[in-house]
Amino acid sequence: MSSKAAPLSQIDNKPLRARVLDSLREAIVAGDLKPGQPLLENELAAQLGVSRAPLREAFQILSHEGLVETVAYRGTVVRKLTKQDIEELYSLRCVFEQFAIRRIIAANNPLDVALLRELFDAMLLAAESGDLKQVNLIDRQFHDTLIELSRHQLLHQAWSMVTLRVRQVMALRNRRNSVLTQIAYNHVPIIEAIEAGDEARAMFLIQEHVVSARDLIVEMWDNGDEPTP
Amino acid sequence: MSSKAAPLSQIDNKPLRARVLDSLREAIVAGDLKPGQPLLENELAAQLGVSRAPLREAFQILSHEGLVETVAYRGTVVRKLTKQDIEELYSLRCVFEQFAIRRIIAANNPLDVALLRELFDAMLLAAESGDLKQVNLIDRQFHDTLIELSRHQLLHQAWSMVTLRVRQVMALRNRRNSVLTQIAYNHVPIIEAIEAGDEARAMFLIQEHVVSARDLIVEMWDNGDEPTP
DNA sequence: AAATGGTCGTTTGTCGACAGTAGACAGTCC
DNA sequence: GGACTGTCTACTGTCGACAAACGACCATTT
Repeated sequence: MSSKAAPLSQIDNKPLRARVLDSLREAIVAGDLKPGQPLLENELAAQLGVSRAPLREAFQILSHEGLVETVAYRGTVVRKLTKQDIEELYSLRCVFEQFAIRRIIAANNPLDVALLRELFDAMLLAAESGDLKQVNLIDRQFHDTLIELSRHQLLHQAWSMVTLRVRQVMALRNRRNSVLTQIAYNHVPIIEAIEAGDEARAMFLIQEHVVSARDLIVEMWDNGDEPTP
Repeated sequence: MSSKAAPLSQIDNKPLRARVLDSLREAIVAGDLKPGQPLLENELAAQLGVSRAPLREAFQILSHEGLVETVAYRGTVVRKLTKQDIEELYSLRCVFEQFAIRRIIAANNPLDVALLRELFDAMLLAAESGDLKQVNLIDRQFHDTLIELSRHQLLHQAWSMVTLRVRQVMALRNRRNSVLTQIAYNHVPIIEAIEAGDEARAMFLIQEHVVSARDLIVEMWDNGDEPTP
C-alpha cells in the first residue's frame, strides 16, 4: 500500500470501523473466532477498546461478506460452514478464475505471464525450504493475482467474498502437508496454457486445480449439514 | 417475499436500518437519487425521520453493494456509473447467468422449465397489452429466476450486487420501447435450449442476450469516463 | 399436566451530543 | 505576487445513555 521509498511511513488514519473490521475479519478467516461463536457487542467493544457504534458498522460489512450472521434483536454469530457452503464456495471460485483467465488470455500481455512465473518461482523456493505457511501465502497470492490481472474491478470485489471464506475454510482444517513442491508444480501447466493462449486447456486445468482443492477439504469435513434430528 | 395465502399480513418488525436500507436502495436503483449526488447524513436522517446511526449502518451495506461510495471524513455519494462499470457489470452478469443455466441443465428438473415458461407467458401477455413497465418487471424476474433455480446461495448473493446496478443503469436511461413482443420472444430459444439440455447452445444464447442488452445501453451512454481534464 | 400469561434480565436498537477532520478562505511573510 | 500558514466551518466519526425486544423462568389457570 505505502510507497516504498518514503522517509516517513504514513500514519494510519483510517476510521476506527475500518480497523475494527480488519481485525475481526482477520480473526474470523484465521479461525481464531470459531463458527457459531456469538459476538457480543459489549464484550467485543470493551475488548477492542472502542464503543459499540464502529463495531456495529463493521458487523454490517462482515454480515454482507457472509462471514457472520446477524439476527435482529438476537445478536451476531460467526457464520457456520456447511458442506454445501464449501461446495458453493469452490464452484463459484472456479467460475471466477475461469473468467479471469479468459480475460488474461484475451489481453495477451506478456508481462502478466511474467508476473505469474515470478510468483511460481517464489512458491517453489518456499516449498523447497519446507515453509508451509509461505507456500500457502504465495498460493493465495497466485490466485489473487489471476483475478487482479483480469482488470475487472467488479470481479475483484466479488472475488473477495469468495477468497475470504476459502481462507477461513483452510484455516479451520488441519492442512495436511502433502508434498509441498507438488503443490507448487501444479501451477506450471496453468501458466503455460495462459502463455500459449490455449483457453480450453486453461479452463480445464484451473477447474481440475480447484476441484482437487475442494475435494481435499470436503472429504475431511466432519460437521454434518443438519445436526438437528 | 410474503406468503400469498396469509390471512393477516405480517407486521413489519424489521429494524430501522433495514427499512432505511430498502428505502435508499430503491431510490438509487430507481434513479431518484442520481449518481454523484452527495448523501448528507443530517439531511437524510431528518428527511427519513430517523437518527444518523441506522442511516450510517445502511450506508455500510450500500457501499459494499457498490451503490454508493464513502470517503472517510468526506462523506457518501451515489456511485457514478462509467462506461467501464457497465461493461464489467454486463460481462459478469453473463458469467453468472451462464453458470446458473449450466446448473439448471445439470439438475434437469422439468418443473424448472415449466416455471420459466410461465414467466415467458406472462411477459408475452404484458407485451401484447403494451405494458412496458410490466414487461421490464417480468424480464427482471425471468433472469432472477434463472439464478434462483440454480439453487446456489452464494451465486444468488453475488447476483444481487450485479442486478441492483443493472436496474440502476436501466432506470437512468430512457428506455426505448423497441418492439415489446420481440423482447419477450427473445427468451424462447433460451428456454428451449435449457429444456433440451443443450448446454453449448444455451451458453451462446444467453451471451447473445446479455451482450445485446449491454450494447443497447453502452452506445447511448453519454457521460464520459474521465470528465476531469 | 399442559397451556397460557406475566415478570425479569440480558442484549440489541436507537438516539442526541461531543470530538475530530478535511477543505475553503483569508491573512501574513518573503 | 506567490506560497505558506492559520483560522473557520460544515460535515463525518465516535461515544455514552436510554428505549425496545427477545428468551427464560415462574406463577397461574383450566
